[in-house]
Amino acid sequence: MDENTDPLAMKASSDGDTAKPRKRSIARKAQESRILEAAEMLFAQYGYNGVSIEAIAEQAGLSKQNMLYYFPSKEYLYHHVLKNVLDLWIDKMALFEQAGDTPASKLRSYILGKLELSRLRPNGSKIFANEIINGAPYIKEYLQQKLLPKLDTDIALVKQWITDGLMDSVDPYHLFFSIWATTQTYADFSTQIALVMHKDSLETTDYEDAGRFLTHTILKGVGLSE
Amino acid sequence: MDENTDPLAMKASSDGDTAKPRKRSIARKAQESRILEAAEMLFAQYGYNGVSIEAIAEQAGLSKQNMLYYFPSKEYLYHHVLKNVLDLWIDKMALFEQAGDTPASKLRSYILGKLELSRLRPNGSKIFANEIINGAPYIKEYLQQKLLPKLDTDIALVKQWITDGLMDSVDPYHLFFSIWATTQTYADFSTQIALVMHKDSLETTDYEDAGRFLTHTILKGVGLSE
DNA sequence: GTCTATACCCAGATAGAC
DNA sequence: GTCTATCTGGGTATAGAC
Repeated sequence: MDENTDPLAMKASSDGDTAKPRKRSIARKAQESRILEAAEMLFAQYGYNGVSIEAIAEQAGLSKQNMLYYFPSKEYLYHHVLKNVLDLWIDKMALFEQAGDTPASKLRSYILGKLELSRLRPNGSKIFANEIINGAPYIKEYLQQKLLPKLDTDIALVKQWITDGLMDSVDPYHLFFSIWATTQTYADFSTQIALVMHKDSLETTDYEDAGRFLTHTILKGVGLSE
Repeated sequence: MDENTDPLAMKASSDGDTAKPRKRSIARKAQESRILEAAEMLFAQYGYNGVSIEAIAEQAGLSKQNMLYYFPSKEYLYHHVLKNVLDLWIDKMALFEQAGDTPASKLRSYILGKLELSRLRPNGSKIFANEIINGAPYIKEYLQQKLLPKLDTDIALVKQWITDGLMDSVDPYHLFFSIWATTQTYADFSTQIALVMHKDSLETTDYEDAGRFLTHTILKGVGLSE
């Protein structure tokens, strides 16, 4: 990824000036990873303003002053977390690149892939959701530059399928909005879903049920059932 | 609603001790409404920790000290806002009470009703979403007591439809999760949706398109197309 | 009910010794 | 790189005059 045109660009945390990776940079990487992991979890659960850097530092196992040595400000840290999440997200958002040669199998892979991402990275999903709900202050440009081009391709693909009579004539935009919403809800709204299902938390089988429901309903709903 | 068993109960803001409503209580009600409206907007956009009571007061057109006269603490104010939102939400969540005598028309009304709520009260939707994402600290009990009973009835209804062979054998829980997610996304994720559609904000026609897409896809997807 | 003033606290960030 | 100490600003809330 080209750092120069990256709207979320920040000073590289790794060896920008100190040319060669040394022994110590390995320890540094490990510390940074632990901090980033702790930060992702806490930002997801409480939002940017709901966590103190002290809480993050404690979760990562160091003092807040020491953490500020690695990430000189809270915003800087948040940007790192956000960038990791976004790169992962945008990658999974390309329908065109999904496996399968028929429209049905491509769409099925897309839905299950997005659902799997929700299962594996619920905290990332929540951070993304928080960001969008708050008007996407940090990531608007990022989405514009990275998401829209991929999505345009995908929209065109779906339109082609419709033109070719392979599926119902539905609005392709709203199809994507629905897939995003239904898959991400299992991460973002897991509290409510678990509550409704009388569980403490969602299990793998719940995601399997969700996958079955979503692929059946959406594919059939747009006239793509095999 | 019985205040005594209400998990979000709070001291009544109106005449608890001063017995009779007087002239001044009218002015008070007006002030309170303006404060609540301002608070709902700002809490929705920035989250509980992202707004200061000063910002809310300014938006409502009074000093923060004066606002604290009406709502003696930030949390107290938030509870009021949240309670208004929740009552509205739970009401619209009952499928059983929807118009229509066929499963298809009942479900259609339900989807369009939820979508309409997103259009008319996007801020309420965002506050609700924020609350759930953060683990629903304030509203878990509320959902348990108010939402679950209604939902149980609705789940039973859908199961009956399936037993009667009126629709596909899909998991009723996930059907509701999908409807909630797809309708609320137009409020919660409006920033992203508008961005993708190259607009500044969503218009009525976008909601009509969404309604067409959702009713077509979901009804057909569960085997309920007329 | 509305104002001025202020107490109080917490969080982000910096300075400097080691 | 890690520590102790400290500065600073902003935010909630209260006191008390009018």
